[in-house]
Amino acid sequence: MKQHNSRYLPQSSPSDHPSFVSEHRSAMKEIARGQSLVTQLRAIVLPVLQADQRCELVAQMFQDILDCSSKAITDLQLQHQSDARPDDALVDDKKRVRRISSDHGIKEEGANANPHHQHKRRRSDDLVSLETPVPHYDGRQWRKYGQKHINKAKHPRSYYRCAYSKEQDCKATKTVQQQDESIGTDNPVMYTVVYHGQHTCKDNNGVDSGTDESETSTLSSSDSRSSISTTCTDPCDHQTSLGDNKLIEKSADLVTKSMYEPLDMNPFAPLDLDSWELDALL
DNA sequence: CGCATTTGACCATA
DNA sequence: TATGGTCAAATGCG
Repeated sequence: MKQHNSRYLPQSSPSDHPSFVSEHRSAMKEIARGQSLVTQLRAIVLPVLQADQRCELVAQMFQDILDCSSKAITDLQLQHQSDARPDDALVDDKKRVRRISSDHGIKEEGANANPHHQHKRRRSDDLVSLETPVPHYDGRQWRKYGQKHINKAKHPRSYYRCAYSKEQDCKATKTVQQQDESIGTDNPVMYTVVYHGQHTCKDNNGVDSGTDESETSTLSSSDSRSSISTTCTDPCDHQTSLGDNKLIEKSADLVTKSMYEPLDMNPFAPLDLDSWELDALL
């Protein structure tokens, strides 16, 4: 789980070969690129298939493909990690201790725990990043829990966690950030989406990919309405004034909502997202 | 009124 | 110390 950056590579390790490391990196990069392409392809194909009874199957297959590549990346990372870090404890001892103790801090029933939980910076393990014009069309339901302006980035980064994080203790999170370029009006706005952790939940749209831990159960009927709205607040551009921002986000909300509902809520519902999708992708 | 989102503050990490 | 990730009160919407 814990993984370390290449800076922790031991000086004399055989894996220290620059070519070895860069091959690893480029392999992961290629897989991530494949994921991005599959995601985009899914955004095109699923809407077209919405009336087809195989839609669900196709969605499942897309998800399986994405899961495969996620697993491949994880394996590569683990391999890289074990190569690069024969003795973790020697390298990162103090930080490790602190990290572990703080990990206990949150889990332990808050008896005397600090009222403020730890906010640790995420490590680079167990993450998958991809670039896509459709950052939210991933078949999952997310809930936004934060937004932050990132240093040297034009656009804020939005933080999402699985909509079932509470009910099912799903640890999956993702961040979405619009890429800087935004040059012309004709080329699609691209987003960098970074997924952290694996879904352990079962979402209720039938397209589950999570490593089901058999602890699913009891979907609280409290969200029978459209509450777990998908994460559509793309912070479009300039956050000049608050009012402006909200207007923009609301309009984005409309667009994206009509776009996600078919997959998230009802795969077979009529939809009108083709134009938007194609606009975004072409 | 209940819910999701927004947003500033807090805190861990590099 | 700067930066990034998370929390939780405030806000607004349905």
